[in-house]
Amino acid sequence: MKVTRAKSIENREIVLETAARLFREKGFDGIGISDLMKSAGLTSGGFYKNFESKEDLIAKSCQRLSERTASRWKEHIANPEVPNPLKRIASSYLSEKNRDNLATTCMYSTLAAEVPRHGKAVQEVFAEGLESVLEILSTLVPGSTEEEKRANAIAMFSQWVGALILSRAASDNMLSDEILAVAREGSHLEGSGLRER
Amino acid sequence: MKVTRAKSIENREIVLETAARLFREKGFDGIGISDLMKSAGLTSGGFYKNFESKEDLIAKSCQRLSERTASRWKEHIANPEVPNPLKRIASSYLSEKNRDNLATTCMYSTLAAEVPRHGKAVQEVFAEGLESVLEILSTLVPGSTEEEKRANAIAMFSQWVGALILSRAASDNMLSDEILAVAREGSHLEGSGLRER
DNA sequence: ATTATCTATAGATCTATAGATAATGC
DNA sequence: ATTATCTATAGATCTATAGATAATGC
Repeated sequence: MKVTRAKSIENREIVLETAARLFREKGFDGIGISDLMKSAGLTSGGFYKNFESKEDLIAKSCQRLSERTASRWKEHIANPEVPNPLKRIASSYLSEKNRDNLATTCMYSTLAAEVPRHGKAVQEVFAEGLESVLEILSTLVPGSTEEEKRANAIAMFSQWVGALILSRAASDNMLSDEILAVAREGSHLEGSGLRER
Repeated sequence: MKVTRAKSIENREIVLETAARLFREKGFDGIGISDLMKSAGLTSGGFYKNFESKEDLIAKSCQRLSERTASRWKEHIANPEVPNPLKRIASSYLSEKNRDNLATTCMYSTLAAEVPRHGKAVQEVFAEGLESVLEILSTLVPGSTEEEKRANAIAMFSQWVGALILSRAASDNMLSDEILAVAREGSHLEGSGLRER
């Protein structure tokens, strides 16, 4: 029953990855520890040797997601083969694929609305993650001053998150595609919906 | 134990109102039938004589919320004492009060992200409600053609919903106020963030 | 007599813990 | 000997139902 130290670390990783997927797919309340551990190929009893509580798992798996998004966006920016990183990020964010695959989507679009009902640790993960998202977007967005860029980043990301959520709430409908299309066009830099004073 | 027909109808109303508040405050999974009925001043046993299931209550209470928002906005538009209905709607939507009082806020900002995980009846309530919100906003928003107005309504409401959700996820923070302020400014018609082709 | 609401409870969850098991790693 | 994971279970939920109770309304 006991496994090697390496395997044990790997198991912990698998639990974190599984949680990150299932929470986004089913919501924090939509999946229990027992089913989650089963999905990870383990049994529920071992869970509390690795995590303090379900709340602790929520905080740690979302921390993972937050870091991964930031580093993926930074890679696009650093990659010389990506000519327009903002366009690249916007079109993948506002794609039908990102709307339809809850398990792999942005955590703000599936889970942020539940955050006010959770503990401080979870709230901090979302608050800090949001700050770093906005810092990255600020460097990509148009604007003649720093303040203008920051405001544009906030306006744009708000619209993205709202558009994804509403497009899912409108699903089965032409409206759903329409919302994504509008948000995509709004993010096309020139002549865009972004504010200029 | 039996009450008058009038009182019985009133009780049903109270349950719907209580549900509308508690679902927004705690999420669909965050409140059980038993506690909900207790909040309404009743006991849980009678619930299923009035509603088919919890899912049925979700659909019906959200239907209520949806109709109420539409009629309140329409009143502002019809009221000659409100000189700028869009500004009035935007500033109350993006107020700190609306951010902080979950129990009375817009259902799209607290509950829409959970909709894809629910049944068809609930999905339809949100889809139809969203359509009517957009129809109202389309009449208020700038734009030289119908298509442009509709696109602007979609862009604006997406930003509003996203801004509220993110401002709550960023709570305790200066960032939270900043997000609301940006969205408010973005909605001030002239020189606004709204798209013009 | 009818029926709106009550009490009580079945059966299925859920989070968390206790202690057994068996393989690792000293 | 240590310990990662397992089985089993406590105790608290949750949705939904059954049948009792007592006031309405014919």
